[in-house]
Amino acid sequence: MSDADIHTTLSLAILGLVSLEPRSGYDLKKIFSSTPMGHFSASPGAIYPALRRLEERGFVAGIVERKHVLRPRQKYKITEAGMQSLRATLGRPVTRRDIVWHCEELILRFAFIRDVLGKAKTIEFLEILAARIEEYIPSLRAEMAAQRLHGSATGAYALELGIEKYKITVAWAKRVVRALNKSAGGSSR
Amino acid sequence: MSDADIHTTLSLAILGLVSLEPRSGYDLKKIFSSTPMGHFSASPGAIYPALRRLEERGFVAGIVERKHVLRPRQKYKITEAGMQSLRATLGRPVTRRDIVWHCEELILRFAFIRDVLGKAKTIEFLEILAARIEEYIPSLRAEMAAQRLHGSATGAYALELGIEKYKITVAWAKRVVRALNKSAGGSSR
DNA sequence: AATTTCATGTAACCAGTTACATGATTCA
DNA sequence: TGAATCATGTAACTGGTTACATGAAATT
Repeated sequence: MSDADIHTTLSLAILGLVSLEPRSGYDLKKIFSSTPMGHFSASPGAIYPALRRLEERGFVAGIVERKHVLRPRQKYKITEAGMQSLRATLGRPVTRRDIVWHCEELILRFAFIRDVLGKAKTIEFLEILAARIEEYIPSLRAEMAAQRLHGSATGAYALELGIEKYKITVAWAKRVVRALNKSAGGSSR
Repeated sequence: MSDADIHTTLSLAILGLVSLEPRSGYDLKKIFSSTPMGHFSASPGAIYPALRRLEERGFVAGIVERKHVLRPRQKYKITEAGMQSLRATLGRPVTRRDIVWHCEELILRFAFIRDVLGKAKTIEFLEILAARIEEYIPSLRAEMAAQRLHGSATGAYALELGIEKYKITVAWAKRVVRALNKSAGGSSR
């Protein structure tokens, strides 16, 4: 249950990708370096240690190819414990804190939620996301109206862009909900 | 000149805020904890060390209030070297790399650019920003068309949101350019 | 055989997080 | 005078960055 917040953005991305199909460190590297999946570093110094940590926690397991060789290649697959942790993380309620400070991570969660938790949970996620943003927007408008811009001449414009991004996110979420409702099939698991 | 890329997002935010008016660590903490200025941590463990580093580099200088006391309070003001570094950072050309991976930082740069570099440079910044994004969007569409979504069922939707956010950023940039052109005044320095 | 690309790793460094500690000030 | 709040700090930990090193496979 507190499995939910033990992942960094990178480890969540790795776990999600590995849950879809087994991948090697290099596979992940390629995905991260070829846009636009994540704003992650494709540096081996991040990916391999992260894989190692996931393995130590029992969330992924390496399938060694070509044994008895100095440097074996591995594809990692997700374990049942890893799936549990992923489900817990993706299913965590969307909070205001997420909306304000972890918007990127919310989209990352969305990218995997359908495959891991199924259609109904995906729709629920998007509906709550939209609702939370709609609750939050008025406080941003108030901020702008109050001119609490800390002395920046163009702060209001920056804030305006932020608000607009939230607004299109709401519209997008509602549109995706409609599309999912029309589409066939429940959980893909 | 390689003053330009020595700042983390946090140190850039601090330097920018301090350039507008002298502030204490606690002032910054309040700004970061009261949304929406940045997705920064308001933790003292980040702010005070960052201020210390900026001071060591000679970019800010502390004005000690109430001397001869065990724990003096300080407001930091920006130095000439700090202004130079800020100008270099804000004036750095907008690259594709910035567009793809450091969008948040671009908005942060925008928030301070008018006050530091003046109206003409602000307009230039926004025009280049818009142009770079417009160059980039087609490759995202291609990515979507090519279905290189790494096996995620809803990856295309996530990508779609990304594209829409870029599109409204372009529209916003163009609108702000028009507004700035109408408004009076050049550099505010 | 040599070069390029695929593929995995490590070590030093650095900045942010969390949690804790403590000094000043204000106000009931 | 005691409590709350303002304000500054530190120490241990963690994870990402950069730069480097090297092993295997494919290509020429």
